[in-house]
Amino acid sequence: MNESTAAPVMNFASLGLAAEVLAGIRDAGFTQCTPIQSRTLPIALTGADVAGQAQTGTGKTAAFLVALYQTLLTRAPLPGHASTSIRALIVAPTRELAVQIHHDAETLGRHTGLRHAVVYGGIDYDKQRRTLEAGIDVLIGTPGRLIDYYKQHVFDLKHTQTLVLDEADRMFDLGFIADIRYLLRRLPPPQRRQSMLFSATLSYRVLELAYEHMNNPELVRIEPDKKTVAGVRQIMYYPAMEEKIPLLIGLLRQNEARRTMIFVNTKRMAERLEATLRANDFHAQALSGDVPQAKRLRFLRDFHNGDLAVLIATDVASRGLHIPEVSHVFNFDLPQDAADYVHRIGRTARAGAQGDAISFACEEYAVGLPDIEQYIGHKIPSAPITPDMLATGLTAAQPGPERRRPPRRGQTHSAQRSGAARPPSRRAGGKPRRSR
DNA sequence: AAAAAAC
Repeated sequence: MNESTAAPVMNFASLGLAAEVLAGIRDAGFTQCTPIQSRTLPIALTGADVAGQAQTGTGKTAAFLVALYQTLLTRAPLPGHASTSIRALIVAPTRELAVQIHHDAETLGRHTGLRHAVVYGGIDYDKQRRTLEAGIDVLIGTPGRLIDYYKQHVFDLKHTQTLVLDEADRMFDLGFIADIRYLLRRLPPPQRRQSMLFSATLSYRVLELAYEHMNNPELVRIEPDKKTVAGVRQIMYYPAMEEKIPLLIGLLRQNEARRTMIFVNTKRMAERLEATLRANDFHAQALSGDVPQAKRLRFLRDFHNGDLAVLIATDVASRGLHIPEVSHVFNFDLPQDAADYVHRIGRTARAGAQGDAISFACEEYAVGLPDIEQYIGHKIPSAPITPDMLATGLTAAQPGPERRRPPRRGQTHSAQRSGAARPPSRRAGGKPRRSR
């Protein structure tokens, strides 16, 4: 893999782009390229493969979208192109990110005459299908729903000219890799298409995995030793378990933060924290994979519009989402994965803005802290917790109706496979057990 | 280790 080192600062007008693409760039309000755009566009516009790493909020999405539109406008569809053929495929790891990319694509591609669609699970099955059946050039989606429609021959990938994997390192994670390989195997071979990979955290391990699906890609890394942006003020507290909630609420009250994201490590914790914050008069909603899709989209839209002050989230919201004016990001639970720390705090201080990232390291997850600090290349400054910071007189969350949870997948499978002892329907005695 | 991702 070649690694690009030149660092010219480009202007969009100097890239020789088609008028239709420039018009979209103008609509989006862009004139000067960001570093990642300056370095990847000259490569990508030749049709070459590129893997791009740059800090959160520095314009990676526009980099691949501009390249993609220019390619589609200036290169003819591949021979045999049919009405069901997709010319460009963009895959993202979460539904909300797919929606956001689609939104950006509609702006940047508005004048190209190309047809866009986004497909993702949990909503609008027949509607999305009908959109695809009408004929689409640029298809954005999450793996599951894409494969679902693909298997039903709603579209084909035989003539796809451009592939983009956004948050590429995530897409090569264990949970996604099988689906990604499924899609990649159905595209033209690497030599006959353009492949682009982007993320703020591209490890060489991931690049190695990706390499077999790419054609002599150029690697572009912007300040690879500086994983986090300068505009984020990072701070670490070391609360005891029972201090976490009083500390969080104390800080929320004193911050008068208008737009705050609070990350937790589990769906259950998202739910519990939502109940606790609401019981204490915060306008908060929890976003996780357990939340119905329509609500997920509504919470995010409300948060975006400023109608929701506090968004509690699992890592479903840690990557790619661009919400202007997020003032504070809390890691109520320290993430287990160092890259996730970078992505989470990257929800604030985007596009040159400032923001605060406040993390709690307590016994449960503090073991991951050395990894995180090594990964970002510096210690995270810590501050002592003084009694006045802890909120008092808090209301306990209403327990509410016991919510029925589907059994965890792993347990189900192993139970089935081993023909396990537990009777299928009713547990032997007593009330339903709530784990932990 | 959890989370995400199809019906």
